[in-house]
Formats: sequence, C-alpha cells, structure tokens
Amino acid sequence: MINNTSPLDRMFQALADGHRRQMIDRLAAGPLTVSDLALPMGISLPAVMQHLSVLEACGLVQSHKQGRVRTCALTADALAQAEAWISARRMMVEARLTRLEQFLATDKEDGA
Amino acid sequence: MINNTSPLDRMFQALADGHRRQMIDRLAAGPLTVSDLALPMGISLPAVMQHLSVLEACGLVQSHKQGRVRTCALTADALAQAEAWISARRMMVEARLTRLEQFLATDKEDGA
DNA sequence: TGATTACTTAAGGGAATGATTAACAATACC
DNA sequence: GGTATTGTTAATCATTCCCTTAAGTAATCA
Repeated sequence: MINNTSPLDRMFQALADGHRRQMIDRLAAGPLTVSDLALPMGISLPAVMQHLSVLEACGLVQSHKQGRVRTCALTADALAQAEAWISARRMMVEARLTRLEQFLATDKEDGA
Repeated sequence: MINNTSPLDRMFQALADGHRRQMIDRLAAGPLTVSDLALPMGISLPAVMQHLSVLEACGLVQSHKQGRVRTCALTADALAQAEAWISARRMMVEARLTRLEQFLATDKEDGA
C-alpha cells in the first residue's frame, strides 16, 4: 500500500506487539521512567526506546525529560479513539445479528 | 520477540492495515463474497485473499464456500475482545486521572 | 574533575508483511 | 464438451519490523 500510516494504522500497529502492550499495562497503573519501564522486559534499553517512540508517535504515551530522567505516562484519549473505532463496528454487527434473530423468530412463529 | 503470535497480537495486527479495516467496514454492513469484497479495493484478488486469511486467522471474519462462491461475514466476539482489552486500560487511566484531579481540587481547597 | 547513571543514536541483520504476476483448480453456463 | 467465472496456490520482491551491539551525550555524584 502507498503511505499506510494513517493514525489508526499507527495506533493498532502499536497495540500489535506484546512488549508494547506490556508497557501500556504497566503505565496504566501510573507514570514510569524509561529505566523502570525497561526493568522487567527482558530486552535491551534501545529496544524499549524504540517501542516507546512507537507509542509516542501514535499518541498513546506522552513523556517529558527532567534532568537525565524521562518519565512516561499513558494517554486516555488515544486509547479511546481506537476503542471507538472497534466499538462502532462491533455494534453494527451485533445490531444486524439481533435483527436477524428477530426475523428468524418471527418467521418461526409464522411458520408454526 | 520469540513467538509473538498471541491472539491479541494477531488481532491488533489485523486491524493495523487500512485495506483490512476497509474490508471490516464493508462487512459490518453485511456478508459479502470475495469478489464483491475485492471490487472497490484497487488491489489484486490474491492480495484480498491474503488479507482475508489474516482476518480469519484472528477470528474477526468467518467464511464458507458454496459452489465456487465464498461468502465472508464479520464476527462480533473477536471485535469485542480487542475492544475489552483497550477499554480496561483506558478506564484505569481515566480513573487515575480523575483521582488526581480530585486530589488537586482538595489540595487547592486546603491551601486556600 | 572524573566516574557513574540514564538515556540516545547509529548501524545492521533476520524475519515478517503486503503486494505482484503466473498458473492452477473447481464450478456454472451455453 | 467447451468456456467463462470465481477463487486459490506458488513464487517472488521491496519494504517494514524488532532486535542487537557499539558508541555517544548529558546530568548527577564523590
């Protein structure tokens, strides 16, 4: 695809990695420094930095540096956008299935 | 990463492509054959097949073949799982931010 | 000032992704 | 039967992804 970097592409791509979801999980409980974030992950610090930049690029995480320490925090809005996209489609499917069930139930009554 | 194919990996990876989201969008309105699905997409049929197999592998889409025509339909459950993962984290962040705001408001009162 | 800490940048490599074309079923139609 | 339709498989290719090590920068500490 040409230029496949819409905001939703970046968002879901960011969520499609276990290490990044692990980072999100830990940040959901509160802000952390890069080192603290990296500590239990079993990968190198540069790898964590790369994941972090992916998470920041799509707005899931914001960070600021004070002295030599960078603190990272999860953003609610970006998560909400991804959730909203999925939710809208899920509700469409469910509504359609519900209508189908109702139709089948009515059909059964008529047939019986 | 070693073996990075958890169900959530596959799910979000599937959602991280504009063509696949386009397919999901159209299937949300109702089932479609492979050809109908491919028609407005501007990519080759084999490419559509590959996207379809990604969507089926993570449970987002189910399909069945009758004669020479394969019909594809969106699944509500898989979407719900992805939504639930995001939702839980979003609510954690929002709850924490709300507590923080309340604390700051209380602090302001005490200080004033 | 020199060492340590905390992060950052650069370079590179192996695997996965998303696309293509060509060829191959299998079914439906005349 | 012969042919068009619908889907599938195979092979290939360029790009992207995720990781690593090595080296560099900036802030804090003794």
